[in-house]
Amino acid sequence: MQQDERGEPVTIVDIARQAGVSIKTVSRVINREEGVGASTRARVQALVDKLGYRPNVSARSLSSRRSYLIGVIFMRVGAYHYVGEVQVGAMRACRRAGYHLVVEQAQPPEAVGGVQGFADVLRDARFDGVVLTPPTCDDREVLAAIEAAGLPYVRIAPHREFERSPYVFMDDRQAALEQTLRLWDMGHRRIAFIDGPDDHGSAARRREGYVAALRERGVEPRPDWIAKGQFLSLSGFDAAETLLRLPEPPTAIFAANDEMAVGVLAAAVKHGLSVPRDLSVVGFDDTPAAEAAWPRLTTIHQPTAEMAEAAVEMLIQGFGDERHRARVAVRQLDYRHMSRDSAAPPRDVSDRQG
Amino acid sequence: MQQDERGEPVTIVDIARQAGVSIKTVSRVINREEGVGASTRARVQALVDKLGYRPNVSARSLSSRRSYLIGVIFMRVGAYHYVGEVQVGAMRACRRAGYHLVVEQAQPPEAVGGVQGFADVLRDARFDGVVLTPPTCDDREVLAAIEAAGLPYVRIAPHREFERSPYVFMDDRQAALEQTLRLWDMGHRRIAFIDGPDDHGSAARRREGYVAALRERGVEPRPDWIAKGQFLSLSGFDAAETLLRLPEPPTAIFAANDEMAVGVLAAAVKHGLSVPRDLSVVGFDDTPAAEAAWPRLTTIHQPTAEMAEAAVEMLIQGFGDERHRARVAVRQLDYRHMSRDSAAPPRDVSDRQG
DNA sequence: TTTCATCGAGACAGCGGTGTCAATAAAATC
DNA sequence: GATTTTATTGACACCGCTGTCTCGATGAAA
Repeated sequence: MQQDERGEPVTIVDIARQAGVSIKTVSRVINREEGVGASTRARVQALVDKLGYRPNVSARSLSSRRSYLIGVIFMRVGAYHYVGEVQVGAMRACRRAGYHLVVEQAQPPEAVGGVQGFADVLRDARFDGVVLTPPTCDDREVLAAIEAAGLPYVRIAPHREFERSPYVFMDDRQAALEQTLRLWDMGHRRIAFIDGPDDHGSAARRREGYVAALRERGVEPRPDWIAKGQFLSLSGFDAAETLLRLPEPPTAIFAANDEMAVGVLAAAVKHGLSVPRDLSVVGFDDTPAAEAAWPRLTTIHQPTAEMAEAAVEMLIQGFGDERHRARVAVRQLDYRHMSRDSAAPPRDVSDRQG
Repeated sequence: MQQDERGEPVTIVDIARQAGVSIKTVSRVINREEGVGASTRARVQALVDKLGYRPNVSARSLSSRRSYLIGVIFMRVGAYHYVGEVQVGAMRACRRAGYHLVVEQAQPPEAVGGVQGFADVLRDARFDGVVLTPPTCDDREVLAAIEAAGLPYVRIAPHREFERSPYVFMDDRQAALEQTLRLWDMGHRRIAFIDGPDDHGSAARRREGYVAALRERGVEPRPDWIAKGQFLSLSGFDAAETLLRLPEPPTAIFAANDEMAVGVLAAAVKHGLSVPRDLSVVGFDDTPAAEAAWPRLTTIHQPTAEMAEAAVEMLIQGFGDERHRARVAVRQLDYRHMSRDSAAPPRDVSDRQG
């Protein structure tokens, strides 16, 4: 299909010759440019379809200076689920527009080049744009390298310098606020929070939501009910241990991500607590771990793939480009509360009710 | 650095002019071809370094017909950790050789084109080669599409048709055999196995290892001690439930992957069994979940990143290409037993010992 | 009827490299 | 010293497409 009788791939010249037009006209047709008569266009298009012609990307990028490549940059690939979702979404948008998705790691530990090596990679690859995810999207060196390379970029859920580039986000604070309120309204009064690492802006915003919710109910959040975590299961376990050993232990624990919530579940097991009867646990993100945990985790669904998809769309539509930066483009997506099995009214309340 | 005084990127012409040589000579130097005098080479190289010249990938691929792009193909991105590790390894090899890694999804559900659409994508992208992981690497349609596009490819842990392409693998069967033997030698005599899905060859090979180990100890494996699983946590949970309800329940459960092993852990909790005191649980793969589980999972480390790295290396070195296919290239990597906290001698034995 | 836009389409020069082959100089051989 | 090799280097034609500019034809306006 994609080859002529001599086994050579079909080129624009073949189409032009067979259609009896110039290559420029073929170029106009395949790029949906105007200035071609309807009948000519139809004839060329038919030939394109028949011969299965696909323009050569290298040739096209050489002359048009576009690579049809979008990059996703990661620092450490630790949060596999997140990274995977980002890629799925980004790929979706790429494919729709005939782009391809290249994954790149900023400063892999073994790279001698460090940031310089990364800058080289950026220039080599000739991306039409890159999408950045937390925490990379707030890394000064990475941003500097990307800007030095003159690459348009869109960030996902950035944490600061919001005017620096277009970005996509969801309202973590509001989501956390509502989640906390839900626990409160179930009857919980001793609600603890497990925080995330400092370089993740979303963790901070989720904590703000937690704090705001308590204040909204007229309670000042107690510092010893906010435990530090690292977004890792084990850190959730440790944090929960600390919380559960408190003289007045919480009846509900809100972990800033699902992974830590799973750790809390494990700690509950160790302490002989039944979830949600003795302890309510809620997470954030709605990763597969949430669905797979036992009991299934009540959490908040973060539209990760959709955010990445939106980011790539913005890139392809030309936001992310400097000429648009006067007023930075922003897109907000919605979260969803996932009520599953790990949260319920506290025992004393349910006893009273039962 | 990478731009001249007019803001234009440095090209091979700039280097040639300033070095007082022809562009071909510069080309030879940057490609490390022979046939350039030492002094000329040094002079050109110095200029390349000074001006920060990087060859234009598009131009280069247009004339050399190489894209410097390696593709990784996934069908469904479900096993995020696996996919992530593959990418990390593949990226490492790519970067060393100046290649870039493109991720592509075969037949995303929403694509109308289906396989045809995927074939188009393959031809568009002009990969120099692709690496395939399970279960995609055994998918007939995907393989056909890739071969139709004339792309070299290397498979990771393929399941059948071993002569069809070069591949990288580890000895799942032997690893599982040893793991089972370890349980046996701890004193376990009632060892159950949770199988994986049928389209995953590694699952079958792990089961074979389990069976072979028992036979090696003179025992015929009992069919009701081999439960079906789907490589998902929940399926491990369900399988464990079945196993634990058996009139003669196992004292050790060997799950064909970590995720299911975590499900087993959850089931143990539900049944009031303490791991490893009442039940030993071992997994396979050594994913982060294994380290994060409570208790930490005894498992087998699969060198996923290294396998991907090796696959890309083979691709870049020109294996995977048809002209090498007379005798297919193969590389085997080693596994590692990770003894952690979820396996111990069975209670009756330890009682006797204690 | 003449003058201009306007539209459709083609000619042609790049884009920045690589591959082929010829040319020249230096070294080796007889 | 003449001739053959061998090591360096360059000239130049592509690779397949896009961008710019030109040109002829057609229909409307003058």
